[in-house]
Amino acid sequence: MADQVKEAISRPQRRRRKMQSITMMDVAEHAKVSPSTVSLYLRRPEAVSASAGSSIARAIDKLNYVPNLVAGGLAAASSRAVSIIVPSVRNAFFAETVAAMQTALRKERLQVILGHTEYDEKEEEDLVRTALSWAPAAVVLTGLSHSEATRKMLAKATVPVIEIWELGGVQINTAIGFHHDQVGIASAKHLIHEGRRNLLFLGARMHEDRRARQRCDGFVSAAREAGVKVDMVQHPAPSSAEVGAMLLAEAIEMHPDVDGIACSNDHVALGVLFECERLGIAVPDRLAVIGFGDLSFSAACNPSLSTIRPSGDLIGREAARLIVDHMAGKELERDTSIDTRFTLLHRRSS
Amino acid sequence: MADQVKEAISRPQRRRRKMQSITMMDVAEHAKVSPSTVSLYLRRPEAVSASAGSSIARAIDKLNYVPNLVAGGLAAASSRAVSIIVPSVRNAFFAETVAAMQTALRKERLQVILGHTEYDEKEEEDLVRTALSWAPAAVVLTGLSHSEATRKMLAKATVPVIEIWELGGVQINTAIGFHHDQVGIASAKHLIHEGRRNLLFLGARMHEDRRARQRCDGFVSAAREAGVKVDMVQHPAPSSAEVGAMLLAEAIEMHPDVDGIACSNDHVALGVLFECERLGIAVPDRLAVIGFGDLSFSAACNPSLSTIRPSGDLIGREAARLIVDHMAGKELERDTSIDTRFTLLHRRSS
DNA sequence: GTGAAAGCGCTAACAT
DNA sequence: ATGTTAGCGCTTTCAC
Repeated sequence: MADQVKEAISRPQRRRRKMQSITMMDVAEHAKVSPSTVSLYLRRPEAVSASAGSSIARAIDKLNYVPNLVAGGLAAASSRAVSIIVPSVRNAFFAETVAAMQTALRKERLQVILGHTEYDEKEEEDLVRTALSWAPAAVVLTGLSHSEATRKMLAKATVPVIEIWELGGVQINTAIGFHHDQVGIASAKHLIHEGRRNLLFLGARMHEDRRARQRCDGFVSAAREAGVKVDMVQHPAPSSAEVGAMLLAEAIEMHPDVDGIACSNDHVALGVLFECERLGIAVPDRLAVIGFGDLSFSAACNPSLSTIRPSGDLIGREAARLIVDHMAGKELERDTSIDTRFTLLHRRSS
Repeated sequence: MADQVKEAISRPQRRRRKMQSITMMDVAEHAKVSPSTVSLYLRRPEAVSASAGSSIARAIDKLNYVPNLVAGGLAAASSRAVSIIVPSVRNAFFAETVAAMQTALRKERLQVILGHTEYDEKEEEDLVRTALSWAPAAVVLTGLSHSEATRKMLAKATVPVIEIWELGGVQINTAIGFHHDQVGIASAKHLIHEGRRNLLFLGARMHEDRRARQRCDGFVSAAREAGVKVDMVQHPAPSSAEVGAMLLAEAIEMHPDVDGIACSNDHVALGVLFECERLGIAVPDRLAVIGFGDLSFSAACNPSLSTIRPSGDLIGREAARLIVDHMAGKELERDTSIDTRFTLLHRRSS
């Protein structure tokens, strides 16, 4: 009895608390169908009759209806957001992938939520935690090395996880990228093939950048295997042409007879080219140089920079494809990996 | 009567449809308080008694509770997401700002939702539409020029809007950035001060990049005002060292007597430096060069590149600050703008 | 300071 | 093909 009274009183009060926004109900009313039909139309237009469809379309247009994805996400227990976690978009490699992925996901009306680890596993862990609280359609991580806690969280959540930019380790489920040690091997083989017998790897920030380290390791072991002299010089600062210049100076001092250099990436290689010019070291005659990344300036350098081009955008597109497929119902096969390869660009510097 | 029966039947069926996840209710039960107290604790810990607070904290810890931000966003009609829309993170300038903003917002547990316009107003419009359907805490747009529809949507939504990387036009509300024409003016004055009397502006993609055009316009008008010869050469492709090299070749052909060049950015300037080297043009003796951006390689070039450094990270940090302040209740003053300035770096190339 | 209750706008069973 | 219904997990009045 008391309940009935309460209901009678409270029901008509149903005031909208926030700003008057147009909801699916308004569209339904306008189109003279039920809200669920509108919902269905929005998600699978082909499942609705042509007449209902067109009147819904008209109502949406007229009312300028914008669906509330937050509400949708809550109801469906999964939002149309994909969380992408990279070391930093300041890094051109990851910027490329993020951009490609955003463009591809956008077409499926999926949003990109971005996070930066700054090469910190603990930070990554926090980012994953927050990411999960958005009930994302997928989580994309960079690399294969994560904290135990991160793995646990991801395992407990039932969200698909894709790891990018690294292959060859223990993966959570799906990985898209390439083998960085193979990059190093390819560089070494290339230099050796060009007749170089005194090799050096110049690396920046290798204590944090695991993938740079893998390239270095591949390089060194391939050189050793070929019975060629090889060493490595590194600097803890992030990659930059300045670090490259410093490293070259140091390298020449320590190894005056070096005749082939591979760099952890093209930023470093660019610095090497500049410093060679300053020191009067002829490239490639006395010293061959190869980088990694094929950055915007690499082809235009003087001499043009030999380098290895990873396919950052392909990684992004493939990741997007997998996510879209998964949302369409296709299961991700367990433990698959997609090798996006890389290309060695033989230019003037080697 | 019938209703009562129905209720009696349906109530106990309350099955969880999706994966068993720990909710605020579980935490409440565990801590022996009501859900609303948990909610309050999460948002304003100081408003909850110490004893309740600590037992809630313990429960959260024990259960490993992760709040569902989607549900929170729906209930509060505003999510802890900030939509950032830039031309592309492939562009180092915007990558810098996005990274800085993400880092700053992260500390306040705000998420970044990223969108790329690729310099397309129509695309921006779509991105804003989708962005709004997330009920974001704020929307950040690049530049001051947007479609009418974009403006209308943004006006209707009550979300705070911040425009970045451009000052000096009609703004929606708050703008953070600097005056690009002043960059052009500063470059021209600098070259003139260095004794140059035959100036040229080399620009890439200026039909799409409004801000590059503003820099160009400022440059040209400042030179004219000073009574100095000036012209402009452009190429529709996106900025790159290759385009820079091409533009320089073209420039020298059309204006053999040019002695001072400003470039739409450092990518182009780098190409100019390389091409000068190839053509045997002495920099800065015969030709002074200044760029824009102070990119990673600019200081290490040979000769080091004079350039103008915008503060992309400051723009990001300021935007984040405003958003955080706004969420704390501080109103955004209407029509304010924050000038983050720029710095001219006089190096060896001029 | 704490709790009860009423939604936020949508999706997804299920029934028709 | 369409409608009915019951939540999704949280925030937010409003009483106490």
